[in-house]
Amino acid sequence: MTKNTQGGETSLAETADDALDVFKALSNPVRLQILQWLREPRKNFPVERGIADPDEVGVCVSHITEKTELAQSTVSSFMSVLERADLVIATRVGKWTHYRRNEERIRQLVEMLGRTL
Amino acid sequence: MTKNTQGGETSLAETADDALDVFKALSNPVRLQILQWLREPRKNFPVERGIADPDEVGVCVSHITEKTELAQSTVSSFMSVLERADLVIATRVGKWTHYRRNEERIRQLVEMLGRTL
DNA sequence: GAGTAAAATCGTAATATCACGATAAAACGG
DNA sequence: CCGTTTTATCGTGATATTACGATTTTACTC
Repeated sequence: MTKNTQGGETSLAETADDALDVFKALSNPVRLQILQWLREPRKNFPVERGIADPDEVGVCVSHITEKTELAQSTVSSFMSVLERADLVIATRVGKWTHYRRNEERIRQLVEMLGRTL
Repeated sequence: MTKNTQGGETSLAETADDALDVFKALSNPVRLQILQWLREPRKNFPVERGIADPDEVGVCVSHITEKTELAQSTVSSFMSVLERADLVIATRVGKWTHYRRNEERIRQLVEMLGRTL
C-alpha cells in the first residue's frame, strides 16, 4: 500500500505533483479502459472468480487479466500504477487482490482539475 | 492545423480517444507547467517579445523557451503536442507563433471528465 | 534577391514505458 | 510440509518519449 491505509479518510491538499502521477497513469489506453470497466464491476466482469462482492471489494487481477488479453504480470503492474495514483484501492481477500475505483479520490481530482487546469 | 480551422466553433462529441491524447499531453511536467503559465500570460511572461497583446493571442515560442530553459526545438514540439490535444491555440503573427490556452476546450474537457472518469 | 530572426522539422542518442516469460512470494487445502 | 492457485517482482527485448543540435521553412527588412 502507498499512502493511506485503505481506510476511509482522505488527505486534503492535492499537489500539482499528484496531478502529474494521475495523468501519467491515465495516459495508457488499457489503464484508462480498466478504470472504465471498474465503474460497473458486475456488468463488465459477469463471471464470479473471487469470493467477495465486486461492488464491495472490486475485481480480482486474474479477471481483469482475462478481459485485457495481456499477460498477468503486465496487468499486475498496471494496477499498481493506478494504485500509486490513488485512482483505485486494493483489497486482498485470500489469494485474490481485488481492485475497485477510489470514487472519492476521483471526485476530488475532477474538482481539483476544474480549479487548477 | 489539426482539426478545426482555428476558428471559433467547437465540435460536440468528446470521444475517449480525445481524452487519451489529453492525458498524454499532460503527462509531462514541463507541458503541464507551460499550460499553467499560460493562465496568466502577462504575469508569467512580463517581457514583451512579440508585438501582439498576450491576452489576445498568447505567448510566443521564444519566450516560453527562455522560461523553460529547454532547447527551442523541444519547446516547439511540446507546443504542437498541446495543440494536437486542443489544449492550446496557435496564432502566427509575423515571425512569431503565439500560443494561448483553449479555455473553452479545457472547460469542456473538465466537464467531460466529471461525467466519464 | 541577400541577410536576419523566429519557428518547425529532421536525425540522433539517452531515457522511460510497455509487455513478456520466468521466478518468487502469499495464501490456501490436504 | 507439499502442491496448487493467485499475485507480485525481476530481467529483458521492443517501442515510445525526451531533448538536443543542425537544418529548413516562414516571414520580415533592406
